Amino acid sequence: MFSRNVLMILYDRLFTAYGPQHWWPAQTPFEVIVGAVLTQNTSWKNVVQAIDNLKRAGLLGLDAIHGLDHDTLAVCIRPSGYFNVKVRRLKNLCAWLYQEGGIQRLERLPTSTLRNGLLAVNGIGPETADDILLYAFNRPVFVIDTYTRKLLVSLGLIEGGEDYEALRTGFEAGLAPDPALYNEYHALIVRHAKEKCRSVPDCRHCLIERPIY
DNA sequence: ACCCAGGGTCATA
DNA sequence: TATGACCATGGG
Repeated sequence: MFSRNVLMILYDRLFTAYGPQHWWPAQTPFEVIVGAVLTQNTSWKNVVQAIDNLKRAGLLGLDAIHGLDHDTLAVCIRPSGYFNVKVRRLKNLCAWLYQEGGIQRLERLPTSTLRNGLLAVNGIGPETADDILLYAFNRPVFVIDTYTRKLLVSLGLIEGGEDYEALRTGFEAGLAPDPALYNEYHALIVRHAKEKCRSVPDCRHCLIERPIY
């Protein structure tokens, strides 16, 4: 799908422009998992508030959330939006984690098994699952989001209609299966998306989006 | 007042 | 399979 060096050329442009992004901003794998759900179609700013509420209430843990009533959890995560939906999704996910024996136990499973398990949880789609696999479980899974699509379209590397799996496997086929690389790459794409184009010489945005060939 | 944000599900055709 | 409605807060 992508010719051999294009993906590394793009990565080098991004890294040169922006440097390391230090993702995922969380202290524990469980915090990554909660953040991955809360940030669905929601700015990270809002998620920070919600996570902070959970921390200050002493509720940022698997057992705590698993046993919590809907309304108490909803009050905590309200700043992240869609709170009724996200309460259900968080509890679905925690119920699954609990049933599987916790994060430590899941660490032993092969990546494809883990991914199928996550996708079977109602409320966990491909992007959220892959966020969790990469940033909580450190698996070599490339995360695709709308920013990734838009960047590839603007570079003329894809048409835009490709489905999620096609793009993910495209990246994974063109890059070494290196979690640290995927971690930084996706973070850089998000970082780049937030960059305003100034349309002047040396604009970082324009330097990155100039044609590769 | 309008648009978007580190998506996903469900009902309908 | 492919659209559209829906979820909801906070910042530009």
